[in-house]
Amino acid sequence: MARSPMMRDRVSASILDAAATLLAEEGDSASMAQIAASAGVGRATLYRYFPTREALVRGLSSAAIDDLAGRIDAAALDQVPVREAVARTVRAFVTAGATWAALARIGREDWKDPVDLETRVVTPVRALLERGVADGTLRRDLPAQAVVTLFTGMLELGLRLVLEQGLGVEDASATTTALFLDGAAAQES
Amino acid sequence: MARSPMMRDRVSASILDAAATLLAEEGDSASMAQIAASAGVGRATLYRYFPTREALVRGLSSAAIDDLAGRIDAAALDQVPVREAVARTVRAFVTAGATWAALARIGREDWKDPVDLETRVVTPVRALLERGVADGTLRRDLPAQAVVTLFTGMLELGLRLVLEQGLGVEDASATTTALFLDGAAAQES
Amino acid sequence: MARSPMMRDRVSASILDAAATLLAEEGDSASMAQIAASAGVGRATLYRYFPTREALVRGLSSAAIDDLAGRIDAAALDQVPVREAVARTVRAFVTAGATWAALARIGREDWKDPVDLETRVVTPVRALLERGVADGTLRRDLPAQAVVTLFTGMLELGLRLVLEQGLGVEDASATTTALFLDGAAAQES
Amino acid sequence: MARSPMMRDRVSASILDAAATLLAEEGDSASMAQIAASAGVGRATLYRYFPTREALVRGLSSAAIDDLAGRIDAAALDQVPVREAVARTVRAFVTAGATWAALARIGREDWKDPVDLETRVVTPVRALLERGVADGTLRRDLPAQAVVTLFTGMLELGLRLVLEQGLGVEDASATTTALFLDGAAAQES
DNA sequence: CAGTAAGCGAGACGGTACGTCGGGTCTTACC
DNA sequence: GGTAAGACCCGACGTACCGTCTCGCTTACTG
Repeated sequence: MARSPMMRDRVSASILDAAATLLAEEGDSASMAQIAASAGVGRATLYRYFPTREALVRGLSSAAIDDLAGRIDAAALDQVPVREAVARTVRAFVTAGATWAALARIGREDWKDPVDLETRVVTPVRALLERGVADGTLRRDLPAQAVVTLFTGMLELGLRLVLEQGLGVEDASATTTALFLDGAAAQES
Repeated sequence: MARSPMMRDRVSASILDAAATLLAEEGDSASMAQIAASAGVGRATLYRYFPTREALVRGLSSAAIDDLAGRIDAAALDQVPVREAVARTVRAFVTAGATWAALARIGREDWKDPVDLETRVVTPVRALLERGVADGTLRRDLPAQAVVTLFTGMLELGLRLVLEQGLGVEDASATTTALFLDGAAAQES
Repeated sequence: MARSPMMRDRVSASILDAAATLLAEEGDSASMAQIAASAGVGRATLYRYFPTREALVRGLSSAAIDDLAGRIDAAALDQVPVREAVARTVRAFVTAGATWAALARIGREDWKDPVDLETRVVTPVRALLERGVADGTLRRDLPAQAVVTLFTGMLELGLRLVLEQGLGVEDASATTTALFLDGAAAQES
Repeated sequence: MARSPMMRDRVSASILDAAATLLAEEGDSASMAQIAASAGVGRATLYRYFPTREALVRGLSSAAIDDLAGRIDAAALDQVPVREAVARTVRAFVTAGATWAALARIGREDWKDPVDLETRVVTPVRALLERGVADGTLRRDLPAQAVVTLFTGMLELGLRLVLEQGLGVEDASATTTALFLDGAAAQES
């Protein structure tokens, strides 16, 4: 059936859109019925695409991770100096995150698809940080895994600057990048 | 009734304990009935103390903030050099946070009592950072509000190092402090 | 709890009443929600009393059989001549049945609680017919079990005369009794 | 298309067969999908032939009534004595009914096509009973309409003897006929 | 020391969301 | 042009949880 794949994607997309909007607005209290209605689709159809509320959130998360992974790929992190690559990473996350604000309103563990996120986002970031350590751009006296965690966490903080404080994407990214790279302490020239 | 106040506190405490444990274990899916049972208390009594699930979470949050505020007071932030005060703040939060892991599993906006947290925790932190800027310890080229947000966010990240990666409290605090103050970039000689 | 048993009965009765009315009116298409609403009770409460639609119908059936068994007991079938006892049985069934018209609109096998109906209604009827055969009032050339089945079936037919044809209870009973006892053929002088 | 009419009948027949079997086995809980599958036909096709579940049941009923009407016609009721004609009617119904056991498991009002049944079955029966009254074979002291209802009802009871008690068709018919004509009371010679 | 008022457990209740399922309508591809 | 496949909407079903309520009991203060 030719229409199947296309239609499936269209419907799926409109459901994800509606879900993203509603969940961002009303948080976890948005009901499946509301989401279905807001997607212009029957409740049964919603369940056909995402058999569970949790599956829907995972779908949202998958889309977000796809989006983010695309931006990170496009950033060509391994072809620019480490400091620039870090800046691009922050900018990519903050920009993407603004699109998927819904996920910021939902519990942490729920949506982090452990596989996708790890392989498609964390891995390049880890590689970037390792390259930085290797070429002497980044300090080597901090535990690597902890730095990865802190950096990915700071990506969310940069997003929070935009969502909760109304900072511009560029300002938020720049500040976050600056803090991560050089810290808050005044440089003792 | 003389026993009232004491009893109220005892019961309230055991409810909060049970809630903290259960919510930390099972997240948002723990039901009020489970919490009541696990506190050795009738469901009705639970509702007498916390008329709403949200009120219960707020109670948890209040206790956590009390705890944290106590530690911050005890840290005498304004009587030690800024760098040391920052380290103490991180350590205080990470230490306290481990006790209140439950709150880390629940959505952001739910539990942040906007008043208490702001006045008792954020204010001293803001003061500390302002002092740092004023005395030249901290850089002045970053937007103050954003730095406050990033720093408080990094406190949570430090906690995450402990909860999710099994890092020790001291290591997590040290790494977080180092990253916040001096950044990840290698110092240029 | 003193109120429990009484209240349970009151609520249960009002649910059964509402169910009887609605099912008699609209047949199987009446929804559980409608029944609950019409009983002045929440849907959840309805399910607390009758965990399944089928259980509700069984409850209806139980009440109907109780009712009918009471009337049959009151008829003292074994203390009057067989012909009179047959007449009383028919009258009892037709009278009771009019109260439980709902069950006439629902599938046969669903509601016939095989135990209660058999022991409390069919047994006395069988005894009555056997007595009739023994004392020479009833013919002995027909298979006993078949006669029991035909008689109990004719009870339903007598009820049908009332429900579907608007015959009076007395007329319907008399005609049914007459047909069962003496048949439709003219007595040969 | 020349093959249409034939095909329509073939498909229609296989659907009716499947429906009769399934409904007889599982009662009202058989789903349209099951019936379609069991007829080796797509669900959509089933709906093309019988746009509604109710229409399908009516179709079943129509076929049953056709069958029954054929047998009644063949019985030449008006050309034999009344008692014999009654016996033939009972035998016709019981024989036909065994083929359409499905309908015995479904609610009364659903399948009785008011037109067909009335004109093709009840009318001859009524005529037969009226003839009996007119020629003195049947008693005249019972309300005619009620006797018709009771007699048609007893036809179903005779069928029930076969379906539920395993009686042979001949025995069941004979007993039912005997009971209807001469009653259960011993003849007072 | 007996009476009493408060807090407690137990649990029924109305309401609402969830996930499942069947009915009936429709479109698309195949033959 | 009719058939099979199957997506879609609608609404009922049965389950679970929330927050409210009313009981009857215990318990610790009070006259």
